[in-house]
Amino acid sequence: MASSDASSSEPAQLRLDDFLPYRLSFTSNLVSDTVAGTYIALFDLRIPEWRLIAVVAEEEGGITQQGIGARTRMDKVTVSRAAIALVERGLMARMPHKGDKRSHHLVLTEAGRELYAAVAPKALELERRIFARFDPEELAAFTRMLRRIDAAILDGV
Amino acid sequence: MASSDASSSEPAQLRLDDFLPYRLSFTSNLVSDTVAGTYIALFDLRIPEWRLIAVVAEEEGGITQQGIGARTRMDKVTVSRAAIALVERGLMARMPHKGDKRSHHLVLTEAGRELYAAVAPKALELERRIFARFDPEELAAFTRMLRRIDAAILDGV
DNA sequence: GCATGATGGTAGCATTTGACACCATCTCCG
DNA sequence: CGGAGATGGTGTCAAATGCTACCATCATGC
Repeated sequence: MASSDASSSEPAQLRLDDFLPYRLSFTSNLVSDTVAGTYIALFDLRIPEWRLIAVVAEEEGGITQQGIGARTRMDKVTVSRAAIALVERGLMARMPHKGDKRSHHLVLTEAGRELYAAVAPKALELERRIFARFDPEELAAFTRMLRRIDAAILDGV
Repeated sequence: MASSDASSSEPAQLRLDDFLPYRLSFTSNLVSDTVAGTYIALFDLRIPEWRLIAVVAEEEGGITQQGIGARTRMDKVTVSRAAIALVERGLMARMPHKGDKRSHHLVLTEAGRELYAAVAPKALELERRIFARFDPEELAAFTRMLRRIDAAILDGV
């Protein structure tokens, strides 16, 4: 029962190295550091800012800060700060939100679109470089798994 | 060439939602938040402290702070702070490192071992709860993939 | 229309995290 | 031996992140 049988399917003993929350955080940090060190720094964007740019670029009709928060699960404060910074830099603009004066539609300015056009390919290229050694099948399965884990947690564990 | 052919194997267009560094960070944060909210808080441990406890518990002969940093890739400052906190709480002790007076072997005190014995099962149980809906095969593949990504990056991308 | 509570967004504060400089000790080499 | 540089660890400061309180506007009920 309390044997150290190595063939049992579940580890009865905690080993940090095999502890999934730890592994996940470990790898995520490794990847994030790699990403943060490259194109982000190059364009003087912090991660939240980069995410805003990407999300706003994808949403043709404009999107509110709350919408961004919902999509990315970033704190609304984080979103707010990133939005302010981007507007100040002239990369993003706030269009009046008809019907609600508290809110705005965020859209990229011309400069913002240019930046996005410059950064996006670099992001993709970096992604390809990091994951070059894996085949598409594996990566697809991996991504699917990530999404399922999200779902599991959001369902309420 | 620059067509928008949807059947190509690689996405030529960036979509944040499919961008792996983003997905990874997203899921990792979700899991971390879940973890941080439970047994960690219960025992008044922060994540780095919890990791130190686990690592030291696993290394029977004691381990130095630098060793911990190497294993977990935590910053040496983070390790230092966690170590100080744990020693102050009487959970960990520093044994002289024969041959190098700058360093110490970290070992758990009796209280530390007791805490570990109390926390570890809860950690495993939480892990099981989060990942209950997946079968062992999938999880093993997933973990393997995480390790291979680590290797890819540490190899120098 | 006008209190009352909810919501989008911001400001200020506390906490966490890492970068950098520093001290003590160790190692190496003349 | 005894400098010169490397390494283990800590103190200090700046940047990042999140919480709470708050302001403006909205929606609802009287």
